[in-house]
Amino acid sequence: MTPQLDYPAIHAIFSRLREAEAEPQGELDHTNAFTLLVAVALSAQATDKGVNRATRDLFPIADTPEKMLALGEEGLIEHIKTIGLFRNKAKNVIKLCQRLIDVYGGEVPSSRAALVSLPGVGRKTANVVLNMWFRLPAQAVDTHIFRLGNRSGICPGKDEAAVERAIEDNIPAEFQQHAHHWMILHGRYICVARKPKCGICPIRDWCLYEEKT
DNA sequence: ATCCCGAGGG
DNA sequence: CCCTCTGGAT
Repeated sequence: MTPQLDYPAIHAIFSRLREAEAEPQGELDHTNAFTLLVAVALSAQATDKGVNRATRDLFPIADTPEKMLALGEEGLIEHIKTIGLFRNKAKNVIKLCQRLIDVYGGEVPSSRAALVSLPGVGRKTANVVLNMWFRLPAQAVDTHIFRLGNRSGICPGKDEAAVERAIEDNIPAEFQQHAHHWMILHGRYICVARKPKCGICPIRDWCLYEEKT
């Protein structure tokens, strides 16, 4: 497995990423905690662009659990059927809304345990909401961060849990809050899955990935 | 380990 | 055609 990069390399990498984008934002459209939670749940194995296209017409008429329930599973499917895994997602979102109302007073809970108890919400989705909305030090490991972390040596690990630990243990405190989006954006646009764009990569000097050409 | 599952890119 | 996309439940 790729070795863990040392402190100077990690510091240099995130300094460079911060230089390019001081305040990295998520790219999932949302208007409140509820629509953020739903958008993240819908984004599983789907592009944010595809999720935004579907939620553009959905969220204006269903930005609360009550309104989403009124839409119903079939009504929801009409909005999200262009997104992969839409049947499971529709079923989960409806059940999630009912549980938010029954157990959490219609509000999105701010603890990981409560979030993970919601249908269709796993550790990754919970960590995104904790990080983006509640500004807590939670590190979500998605496909991009897993790939980038292991290729580069920023946060290598055999599974998501190991990568999450590598982030917490090796990324300096000053970068922890924004590390998630810096790595997402870099993985999405530069260190892409198929053919990483090493030629224009701003952190190439410290990366351990050997381009096989 | 397997299933879910459409859109977009190469 | 094949692979990938901010995964989760069984």
